[in-house]
Amino acid sequence: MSSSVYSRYRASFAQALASALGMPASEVEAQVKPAEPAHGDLSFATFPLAKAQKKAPPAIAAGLAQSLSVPGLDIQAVGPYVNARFPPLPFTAEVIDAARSAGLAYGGDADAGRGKTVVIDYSSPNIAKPIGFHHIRTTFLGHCIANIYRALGWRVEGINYLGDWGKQFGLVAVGFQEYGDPARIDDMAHLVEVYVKANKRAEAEPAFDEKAREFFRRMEAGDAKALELWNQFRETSLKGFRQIYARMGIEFEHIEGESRYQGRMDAVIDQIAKKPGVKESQGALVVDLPYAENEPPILLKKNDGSTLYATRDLAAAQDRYERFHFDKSLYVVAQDQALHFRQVFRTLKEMGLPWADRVVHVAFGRIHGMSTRKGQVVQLNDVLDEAKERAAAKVRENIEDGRIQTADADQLSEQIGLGAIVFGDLKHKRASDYTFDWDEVLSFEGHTGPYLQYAHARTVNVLRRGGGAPATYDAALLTLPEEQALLRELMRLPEVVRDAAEQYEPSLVARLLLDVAAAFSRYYTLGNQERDKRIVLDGNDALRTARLALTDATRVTLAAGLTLLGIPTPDNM
RNA sequence: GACCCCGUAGCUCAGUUGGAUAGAGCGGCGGUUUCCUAAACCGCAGGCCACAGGUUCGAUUCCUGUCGGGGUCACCA
Repeated sequence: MSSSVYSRYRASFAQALASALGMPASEVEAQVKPAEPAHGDLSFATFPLAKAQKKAPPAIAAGLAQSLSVPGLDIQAVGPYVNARFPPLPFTAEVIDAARSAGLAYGGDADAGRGKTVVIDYSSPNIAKPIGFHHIRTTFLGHCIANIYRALGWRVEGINYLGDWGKQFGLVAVGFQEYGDPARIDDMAHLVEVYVKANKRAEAEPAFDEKAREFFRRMEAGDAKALELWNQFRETSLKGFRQIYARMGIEFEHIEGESRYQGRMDAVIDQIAKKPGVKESQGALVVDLPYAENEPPILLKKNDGSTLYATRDLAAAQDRYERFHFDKSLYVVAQDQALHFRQVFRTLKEMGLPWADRVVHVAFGRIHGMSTRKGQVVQLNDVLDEAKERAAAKVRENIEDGRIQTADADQLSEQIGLGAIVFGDLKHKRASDYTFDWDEVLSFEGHTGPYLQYAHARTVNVLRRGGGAPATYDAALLTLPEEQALLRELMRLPEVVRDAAEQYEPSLVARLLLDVAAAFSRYYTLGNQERDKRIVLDGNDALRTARLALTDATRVTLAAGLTLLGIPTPDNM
C-alpha cells in the first residue's frame, strides 16, 4: 500500500537490470531516470558501463534490452539507452485505482512517518508590527509543509512563535503614551500606527530610544504595570491575527511567543556559560565559537543585562525538544536570518545536545518591490480584498452568462482570490527571490491558482453531466495519447509529495499540479474539435464510463494536491 | 572586506540532483466556441543557459576564478 505505482515499476526495471549486470539494485535504481516521453517511461544510460565492458554504449544497450524480460514492462534499446515503457494494461487501471481508492489522501502515505514528530515554526509575526504581504512566504510555506508531513503520517506540531518580547514593545509602550488613544488600545490598526511613529522617532532621537529600552528592562524585571500594558497590546494583536488566519484557513497547534522563555533565560545562560567561547565583551555576554572563523560572536546578553533573540531561540529549541521529542524541528524563516540560525544551531551542538542535528532552517528568499508608492508595506488583507474583488467581477459575469450556478458568489470569489495568492507564492522555489507584481498576483489566467481550480471544477462538472463517477469501468478503452499522457501526470503525485517533504519544497507539488491541469485541459479540449473524443460521450456507454473514471482520478489528484497547498477547491467557477 | 543566496527567451520563472533536440506562463502575432464552462486549447516568433578555465564519455547542472544583482555581519527580531 505504501509503494506507489511508479516506484513499483521503477524497482522492477532496476531489479532486472541489476541482476543482468551483477550490480546492487539500489545502485542501479539511482541511475534509472524518467525517459523522454517519446522514448518511454523509464531510461537507463549505459555510458558508465562502456569502459568496464570495453564496448560501445549502443551495443551494451542493445544487448541488455535483448536479455531483459520483465513482466509488465516493454523494454527497448534506443541508441545508448535502455528504455522501458509501461504497457497500457494494467498500468491504466493501477493509476486510476490508486488515486480513486485513496481519495483526498492520494499522494500521502500514512506509514511513511508513523511514530515520528516534526515541529514547524512558521508565520511567527511580530506583535504590534504591521502584518505585511511578505508574511505570506513563511505562512504559506509553513502551512503547506505541515500539510505534507501530516499526509506522510508524521505527527505535526505547528508553532506560531510570536515576536512578543523585546525592545519593540518598549517602543510601542513609550509611543503609546505619546501618540496613543487609550480608547483604541484594542484596535490593531491603531497600534501599528503608534509603532510606526515611535520607531521613526527612536531612530532620530536617542533619548526616546533609551526610554523604550528602559521600558523593556522593566518588562524583563517583572514590573507589573509594564507587563499589564504589554499584555493588553499582545491581546489586541492576537485578535487581529486570528481574523487573518481564519480567512486563510490556517490553524496552528500552538500559538506562543518569545515571552514564554522569559523565566528561563538564566538557566540557559548558565548551561552555556561553562562552554568554551563564552565570555564578556564590551559589557555584553557573548558566545565566540572558536572554530567559527569570520563569523561574529552571538550575543546572549546586552550590556544592560537584558536578553536577545539568540538567547530566547536557544531556550525555545530546548523547550521544544523537551515537550515534543521531535525527530525534526523546522524553522520556516527568511534567508536574511541564515547567519543567526547557523550560529544558534552550532551553539546547540557545542552544548552537546544529542538532537542538535535535527534542527533545520527552512530559508526562503525575499519578495521585491512590495512597498506602495508611499513607501508603505503592502498589507496582506488589502491584497486578499483586491483579489477577491477581481474574482467577483468574473464570477458575476459567468453567472450572468449562465455558465455557472452557485449559491454563494461571495464565498466563491473569496476562494478564487485566495487561490490566486497562495499559488502565486507557492509556485516559486522557496530559495529564490521574486518580484511582487499586482498584475501577476491578481491574474487568473495562465498558470495560476484559478487555473488549477478551474480544471478541478471542470472535472466535477463533467462527472455531474456524465452521471457521477462510475464504480467499474474498462481501463483497456483509454487508448488516446492524451489519456495516457494524463495518467503519467496523475501517477507522479506520491513521488512528488515525498520529494517536497524531503526538500521542504512545496513548489514541487505546485508545479506538478500545473502539469496535471494542463494535461487534463488538453484532453478536455479535444472534445471541442472532435465529438468522439468527448468525455461525456453519447452512444458509447463503456467508453464514456472509462473516461469518467479517468476524470474522477484527475479530480481526486487535483483536489488532494490543492488541499496540500492550502488552496480551496470549489466545484463550480 | 568576510560570509550566504542568485545570474536560463523581451518580462516572471522551471529544468527530475551529471544524460537524449534546454521548457512553461506572461507579453507579441495568428487561429479554435450552433459542441462536456474560452478563467480553456492549438500554432508561430523569441536562447553565447552572465563570462573564462577545469573535472568527465557527456556540464545549464559539479569545482575554481572574474563580472553583475540581492542579503547578512555586537547589543532589533
